[in-house]
Amino acid sequence: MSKIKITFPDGSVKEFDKGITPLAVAESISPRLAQEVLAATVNGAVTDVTRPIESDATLKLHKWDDPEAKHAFWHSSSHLLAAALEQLYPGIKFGIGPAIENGFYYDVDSPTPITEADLPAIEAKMMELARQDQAFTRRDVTKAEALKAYTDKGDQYKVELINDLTDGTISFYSNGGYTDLCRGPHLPSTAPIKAVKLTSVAGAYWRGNEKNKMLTRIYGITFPKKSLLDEYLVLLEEAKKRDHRRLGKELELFTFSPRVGQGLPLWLPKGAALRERLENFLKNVQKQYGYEQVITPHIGMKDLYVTSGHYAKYGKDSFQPIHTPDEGEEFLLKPMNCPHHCEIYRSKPRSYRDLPVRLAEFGTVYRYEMSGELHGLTRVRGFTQDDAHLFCRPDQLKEEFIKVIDIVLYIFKTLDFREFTAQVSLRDPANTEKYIGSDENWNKAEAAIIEAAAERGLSTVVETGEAAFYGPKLDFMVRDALGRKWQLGTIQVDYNLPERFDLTYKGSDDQDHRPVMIHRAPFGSMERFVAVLLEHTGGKFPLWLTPEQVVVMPISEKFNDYARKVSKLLNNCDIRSHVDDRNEKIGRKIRDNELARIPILLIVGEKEEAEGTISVRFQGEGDKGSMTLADFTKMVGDRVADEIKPIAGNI
RNA sequence: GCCGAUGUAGCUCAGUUGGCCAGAGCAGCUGAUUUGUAAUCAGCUGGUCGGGGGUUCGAAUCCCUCCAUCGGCUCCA
Repeated sequence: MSKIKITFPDGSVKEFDKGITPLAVAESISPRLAQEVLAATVNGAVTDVTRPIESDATLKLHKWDDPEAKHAFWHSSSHLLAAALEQLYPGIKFGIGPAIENGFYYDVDSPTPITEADLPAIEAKMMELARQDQAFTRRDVTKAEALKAYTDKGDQYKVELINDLTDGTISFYSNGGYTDLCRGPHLPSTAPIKAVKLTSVAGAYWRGNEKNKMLTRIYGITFPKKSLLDEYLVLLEEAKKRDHRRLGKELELFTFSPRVGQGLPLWLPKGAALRERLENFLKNVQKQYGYEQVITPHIGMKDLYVTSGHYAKYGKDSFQPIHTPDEGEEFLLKPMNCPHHCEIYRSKPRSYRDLPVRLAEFGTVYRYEMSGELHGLTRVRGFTQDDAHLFCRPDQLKEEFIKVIDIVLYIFKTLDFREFTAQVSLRDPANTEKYIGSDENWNKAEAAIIEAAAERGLSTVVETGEAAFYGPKLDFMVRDALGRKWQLGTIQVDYNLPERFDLTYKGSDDQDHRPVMIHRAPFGSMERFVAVLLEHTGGKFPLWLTPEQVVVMPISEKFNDYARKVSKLLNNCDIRSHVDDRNEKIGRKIRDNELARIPILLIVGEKEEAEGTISVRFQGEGDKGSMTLADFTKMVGDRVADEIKPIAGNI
């Protein structure tokens, strides 16, 4: 038998018989490894551990902790789910069933409805099948064969999928009696699947198109050990405790009222205080970067948005025109601030010396989002953008864009957002009719974004087809407690609005020129940003930002006067404090204020009053002993200064 | 908007197959206590059981409808 050379990640090379499987290679290293190996990468491609290797190759074996292994594991689990469903729901048809970031799903068209109540029975069936140690076997067939198999079965979804595949070899995988069209790779058998949790059922349009039939999507996750599932479920519970909707209620930051309307948040005093501080922080940064604040009304003539092009694209997603009783004019609730800012730019002639003009506004806008889309503070119908529009000369575009990136990065750094994705959103070249503007301008704008991001060393992911209809953008995405992605900061280049509003500046050549526009919102919206900040911090905001910094807690009513005096002195030094003068024991006050996430608790009693001091406790850190008010205010000042570092470098 | 689920006091939840005036803990109020580093004790108040309609001798419980919320899909200027 001929031999082949296999190279391992550590650089070592070993000789094996031709046709050996990765699993057998693992077996030759150790039987224990063979049990743990779930997938393999051969010459850079992930494959089944049971596929023979026919020539010299590099080989990497994947255990559970590798994403490749999890993918194979969950992908196999979706087949296991399908196998269970086929037995429990005869006549069921299958769409697609991929592995996802945490688990897998399968889209099915069931003759009888499947609801959450049915999930335990399906889980039980999956475990029953898993224990049978069914091997996943691969069979390569021709397209014609594949089509016939599913046409005979009457499964129009798989037929449609196969029709879209390029000709050539198509693979089927079988486990037990269930066979599925699949590219693989899979586990050697169902045996490693030791724990199953089907997490939810949901509707999902076939092929993601809302004109298509809605299939039933069953989500699940599986593990090679029961304890891993338990850990995962605990993690989910913990994440739910950080949900901004829950924390917002607990900490009295915001609320909703069906009488006001869904998706229209009401900011409570503490939430408003928090938001105001965020706004002032950003205003201060923007001032240093040469922005000017403007204020514009909440409505505008419908024609304004027809001119901007927004009405044609988003008219139906706006709150419908407000009609005046007598004049017959139509107004729209402002869905974006750009047209108003363009009119401010137009309010006087501009010279090339004036540019860039940077107009900023915390602009409240209203969009008629579909009811099923609304989600806490992250997706609402009325929200405030930390908006600004920069009008610059073409030669200033890149520099201005870079400065905006700097602002976003400074803000993220100050608020300790370390994990974010910078996404370059470009237009879909195959679908140019979805966008307005010339190819030349699009190319220039896209190049400017990519260069600017590169210049600041941002590692970016590029998404084609994600651009706004008027221009490409750089989006900063972060995740919420449950791992869902949300767009926060956004920077967009726009050549179109300046044309539509006929914006000009006088150049040094005494000719009129067209400025380029940058739309940008580092927070994205105040609502979404506060939501994500809540989930990141678990409600424990940095000292500078938190609505209540200090609670002064007298030991008994006898010391209420001293406590009030302390609180007043602190407030005079711009430290936000109040007195907890409830008739409760000190232990109770500590507990309640810790749970309310007050960062600093001060305790005052006989000793403190006599000495003119205070006893200090930091949130989660316990007793820090006593100190004078002067020392305390200095310490708070130092802590805040440490949280908000000045902007580095030249602006 | 679509698929599915949920909705009982300010909050978290009990309320068996429809059947006594709908319950508890926390919060709130009143009183007692005057407290030293994560829950002092007692009493009291509080609910058109999401809204409306229907079935029934009788509905928190069954049906219809509307509203809101949750998980997804789709969408996101």
